[in-house]
Amino acid sequence: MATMLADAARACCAPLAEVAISEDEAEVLADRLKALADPARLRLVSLIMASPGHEACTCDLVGPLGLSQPTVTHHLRKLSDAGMVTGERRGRWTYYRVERAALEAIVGALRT
Amino acid sequence: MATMLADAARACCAPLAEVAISEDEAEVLADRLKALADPARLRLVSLIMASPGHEACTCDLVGPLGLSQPTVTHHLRKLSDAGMVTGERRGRWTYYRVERAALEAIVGALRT
DNA sequence: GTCAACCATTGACGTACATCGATATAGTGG
DNA sequence: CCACTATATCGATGTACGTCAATGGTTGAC
Repeated sequence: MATMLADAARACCAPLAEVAISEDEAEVLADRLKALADPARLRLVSLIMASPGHEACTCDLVGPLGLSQPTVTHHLRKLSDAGMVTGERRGRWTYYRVERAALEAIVGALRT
Repeated sequence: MATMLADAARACCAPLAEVAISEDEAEVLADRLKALADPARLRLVSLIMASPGHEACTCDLVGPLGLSQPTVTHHLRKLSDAGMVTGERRGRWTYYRVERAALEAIVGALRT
């Protein structure tokens, strides 16, 4: 599990602008971008980061997003699979945090 | 006023980390990220930027990408619609360039 | 004018995805 | 043990997307 998080946070690719990236690098970077390339998931990431303590449970996100709870859980799982957020169960609630290192890895690859 | 519109076209959104972005902002940013969130299109952007003069025609890209010419044209059109590249017809060839400002706008929104 | 090269469009096909309602699982408090 | 809440999973459905073969349009050379 810790290795998965480390992988997600690690910079995947050489900066696009410097040299043509490989097929494998493009595959990895595209998967991460796909996780972010959805309005609901962008708002989730933004809502979580703007929440007190930079974390939020699913119940805090369903209302502001205006989507059903299963759909919100679905999107949180997509983000989690891509390493963009991490969820931690505390009692009845699952609190999610944004993996800033993963965001920075994307920024690093796109930076010109 | 024109300045505001130009700015809006380049930097679409407030940084995700600072405040929860609106539905509209998420929509715009997601569209741009979707344009990049594909291995073929990431490689296209990278190949174009790494080409001499930072530009390339379709014929230069079909081979390295390993996809059919219609598929490459399709991806270039997606990137063009999203404002990530611009194509200019010169004789028989269409030369594409990467809009670095558009890339930077994405980086600015994701930057933490 | 004819021909070849380059690029774009169309149609078709299979796959992936966003969304929801219904349902299942897990934890809390009585 | 039971009711209640929070979260996750499942099944279904409509839509969007990536890809190619075939075709059409435009340009430059002969």
